[in-house]
Amino acid sequence: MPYRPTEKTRAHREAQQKNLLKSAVKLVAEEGFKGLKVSKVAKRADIATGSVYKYFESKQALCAEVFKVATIKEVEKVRQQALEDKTLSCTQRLLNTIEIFAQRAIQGRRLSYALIAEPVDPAVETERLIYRKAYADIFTQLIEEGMAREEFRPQPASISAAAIVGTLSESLVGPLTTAVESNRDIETGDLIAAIQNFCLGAVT
Amino acid sequence: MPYRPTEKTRAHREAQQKNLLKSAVKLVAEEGFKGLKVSKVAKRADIATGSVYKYFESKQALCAEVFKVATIKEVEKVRQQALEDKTLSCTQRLLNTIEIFAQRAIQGRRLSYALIAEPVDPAVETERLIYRKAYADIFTQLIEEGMAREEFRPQPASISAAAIVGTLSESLVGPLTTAVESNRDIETGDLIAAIQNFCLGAVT
DNA sequence: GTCTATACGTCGATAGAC
DNA sequence: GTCTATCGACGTATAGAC
Repeated sequence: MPYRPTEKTRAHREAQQKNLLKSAVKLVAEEGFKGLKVSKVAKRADIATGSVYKYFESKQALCAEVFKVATIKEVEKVRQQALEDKTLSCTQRLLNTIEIFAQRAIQGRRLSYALIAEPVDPAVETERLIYRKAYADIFTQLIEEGMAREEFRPQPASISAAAIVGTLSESLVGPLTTAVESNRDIETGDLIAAIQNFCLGAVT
Repeated sequence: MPYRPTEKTRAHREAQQKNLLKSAVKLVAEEGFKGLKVSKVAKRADIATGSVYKYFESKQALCAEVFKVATIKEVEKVRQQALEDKTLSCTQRLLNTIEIFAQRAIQGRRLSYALIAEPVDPAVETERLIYRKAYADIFTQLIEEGMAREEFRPQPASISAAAIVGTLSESLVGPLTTAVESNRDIETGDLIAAIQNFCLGAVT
């Protein structure tokens, strides 16, 4: 690679980085963060192990980036369900949001377990805090709207929002852990209904 | 000290270890896990830095142990409120449990933040999973009893229990983080009431 | 990107128990 | 006298500052 960035090298660099990230996410989706070995990622992305560090400061940074790109996608799905279609009642949107989140988590168990619960490097843990806040902000808006429409009882929206985020992750940790460990399926329907009822009762 | 463990040396060893742990917990209560330096703990416990490794395999192990002893205490408080006094209604016990948990968390902010939310070594994270399960088991019992008494609506107890654990930790993370960062107080009353209402609505 | 400061964990020496 | 717990300085890795 040349010593002055040109348009071409910049594009190449970005493509390589994206490729690397994609391989890393896939690896985490298969084996969790504990399976994310730099050499393995490099091999999949078809570059030398050492070159990984040309694109990411450290393994920590790579992990954090993997977490970010994977989580942003989930946050966006949740945002859509929660806030986009204003023709639906807030109650309905809350139920839909929970369903989408849980459904996706159960579908992509290993990745979701990695994102939500797997013990990981503090750097990733810090990102978790940030993105749980992002989820909470979405629910805060939904709850405020629900209160304005008098669908939900008066309540401190941000506290309830945080509580819902906690409810979602914690109620899925157990099932996800079991499913990942034993590679078995989850009683999806009952689980989702239980979480929906819990949250609905909590805010109304 | 003798070269074959006797009663006396055993006692000495245990006392040393306890002293070390106590110093470590105090340190974490003041500065969080990020402030837990081996040399500092050693100094407080009045032993040499190197000797710490005679009692704990590694810093990780020390951290994990600190987490355990501090958390077991909290779990026990929660267990008492939730399950001990059978003359109280389950509803009342649920409210009391939430109050105790939140009150103690807000009181000992720094320690609670460290135990609940601070980004830490994966070894400690693993312990978090274990003890959140311990909390969940307590709430599972309480909810089952509440359903039997027809105070709570029919629901999968273990899922609701996990949800309550998630609610408690997540709704306190924000306030604790703010309080720790700015060293300010928390609007205790409103916060606790909000969490209580949320959980009560969720299970009834 | 380099440089410094800091902290983990090890090791040889020492002192003191049996 | 033998053996071991403790000491504390040092090597090495790392993280944070400029």
